[in-house]
Amino acid sequence: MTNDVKEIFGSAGAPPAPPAPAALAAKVRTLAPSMTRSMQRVAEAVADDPAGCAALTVTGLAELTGTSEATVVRTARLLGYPGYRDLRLALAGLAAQQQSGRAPAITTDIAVDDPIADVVAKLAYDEQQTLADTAAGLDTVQLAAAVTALAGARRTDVYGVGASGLVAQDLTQKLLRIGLMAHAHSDPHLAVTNAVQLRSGDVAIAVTHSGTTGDVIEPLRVAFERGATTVAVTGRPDSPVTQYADHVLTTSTARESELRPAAMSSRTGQLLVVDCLFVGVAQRTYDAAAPALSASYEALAHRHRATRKGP
Amino acid sequence: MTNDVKEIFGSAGAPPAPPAPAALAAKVRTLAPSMTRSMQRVAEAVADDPAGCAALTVTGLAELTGTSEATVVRTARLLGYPGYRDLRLALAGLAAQQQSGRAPAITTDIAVDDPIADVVAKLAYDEQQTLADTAAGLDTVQLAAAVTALAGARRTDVYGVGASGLVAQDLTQKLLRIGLMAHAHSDPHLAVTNAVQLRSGDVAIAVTHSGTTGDVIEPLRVAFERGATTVAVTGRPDSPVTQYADHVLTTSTARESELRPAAMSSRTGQLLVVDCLFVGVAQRTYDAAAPALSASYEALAHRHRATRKGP
DNA sequence: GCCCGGGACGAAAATATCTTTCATTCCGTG
DNA sequence: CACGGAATGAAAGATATTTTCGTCCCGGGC
Repeated sequence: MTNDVKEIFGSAGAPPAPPAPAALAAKVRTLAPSMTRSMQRVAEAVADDPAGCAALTVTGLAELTGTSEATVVRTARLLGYPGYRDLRLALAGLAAQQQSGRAPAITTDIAVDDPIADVVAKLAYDEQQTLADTAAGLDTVQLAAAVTALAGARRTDVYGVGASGLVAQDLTQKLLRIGLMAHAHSDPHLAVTNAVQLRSGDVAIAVTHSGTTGDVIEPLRVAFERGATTVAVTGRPDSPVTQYADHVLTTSTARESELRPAAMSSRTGQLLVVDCLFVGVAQRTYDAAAPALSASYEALAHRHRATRKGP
Repeated sequence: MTNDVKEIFGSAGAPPAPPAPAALAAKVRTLAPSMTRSMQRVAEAVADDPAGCAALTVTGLAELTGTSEATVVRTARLLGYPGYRDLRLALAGLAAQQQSGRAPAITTDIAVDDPIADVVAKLAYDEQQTLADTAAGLDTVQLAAAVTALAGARRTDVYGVGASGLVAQDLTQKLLRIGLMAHAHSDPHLAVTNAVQLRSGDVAIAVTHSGTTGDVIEPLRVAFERGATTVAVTGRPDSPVTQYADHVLTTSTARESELRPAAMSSRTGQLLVVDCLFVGVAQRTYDAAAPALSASYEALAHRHRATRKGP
């Protein structure tokens, strides 16, 4: 009795979302926290051995992970594919890329007794990984839309607290340098107070790794309701903050640990996104941005070299 | 020049012919003469557009080539695959390889008319490069010395203005989280005022890319003269700031350009150094740092709402 | 010219695989 | 400790792939 409605796509409400080619590993890590236990097992297996999983049928993968076919399909959906068949295809592609590409590197976690040289190497590797994953997983359509909004904005507010607050400030500093009206708010009260002033044509950006920081969501919600164009920079594309975001820019989440708190790698990804926004806007408004950039550079020149030698 | 180990899949012990990874086009040409007319049409379509064919079901490909499913399967067999399913998988892999093969244009500078996807790729690549260079060039002896000083410091002041000011704040935030007394100063006057209070056993850290920022050098000089242990995080190991630094931590300087100001890549390197300092100190003071870290984490928990998806 | 064998080819049945549904189980909560 | 809701898997349902089998076309022999 099932009247065949074309319901193949759009089950998760992401119509213009193209599947991920090589950004799969990143996507797994990004979405893992919002997955259920069984799904995590599947996702882990998939990220762990793309080639091996690509050779398995849905039943095989279900058995391998000790779950059911349904769970495997659910996981595939969550990762952005219409079904397992397409995930498998992407997996084969990923495997081929890895094969032709380079070998994976050290993935050990940082230990308390690691020599300092190892710490440097591991941190650098992790942050590089975060950059690669974030770049691969970034939705350029969303990014372009955000850039367009920023370039034409009357005024831009950026919200972020804690480590993300610094990212917000970084973006603000950059935008100011090319002549945009931008403010960073880390005080939640002031943020809301200012958000009320926003209207259509303005832009509000929320930076939060977890996507659950109430102090950041609240001003974004206000801005959203006032008609401003809202952007969320978050590591959880399904988190509450995205409810009020016209455009969601997802940062990749690398592994975290006791000695390597979230603030470290999430910040790296967030900053990349911020840089992309900045360069994008600078491109769009080049005629105005270029002179502004050099002007700000020159204005600072006299504060350098002003050092006197010893006493 | 990566020496790749040839991966052979010998799990099932199938002595016949292992599937062809990328040599598919060649195989098609080799076997074409021995094919029947319909099969040739299929093989041609497959060799012509791997990506497109990978998206098709056996029925779709049959229709596209004006043949039947059986013929498609026969062709797949002839090409050395158990069935169409596996051919399709190989096709997806081939497509992915081709895709990734054409992305070496990243080494160029960012141009005003670069599409947004290129901007993302170039920025990510550059920052990765910066990380690698900084990690490679970092003097671990100096780093270890700085860590030791920090771990035993009564109090730590961090100086930085502009973009480096955010890095200074980042370090401060982290150190505070593990129970150290740290302050970031971006106000030059207050920085100097506070520097006067420092004495032997305290630590002062200056963050400046150019190493010539007077506003940052001055407080470091004061701290240096008061007997504090001083550290410089700079991109120029021979710049004025190093005069007053007991330990110099050098960040790598990547290429900069009009659209890519210094603040971007220097910041990335600085943050890596900061992370290394943080982890190093956390290691040294693990017994105190670990509880402090989890305490600060828990204290923030209630500011996050429970996250669950559900449309 | 007509008949016949051999093989290409495709329609449809048979099978494998994927997807959906739905009842059960598990877990957190009041 | 019962309750509600989500997570999960078993099995039904839908698709895709493979196999089967008969038709048709071609070329050669009678």
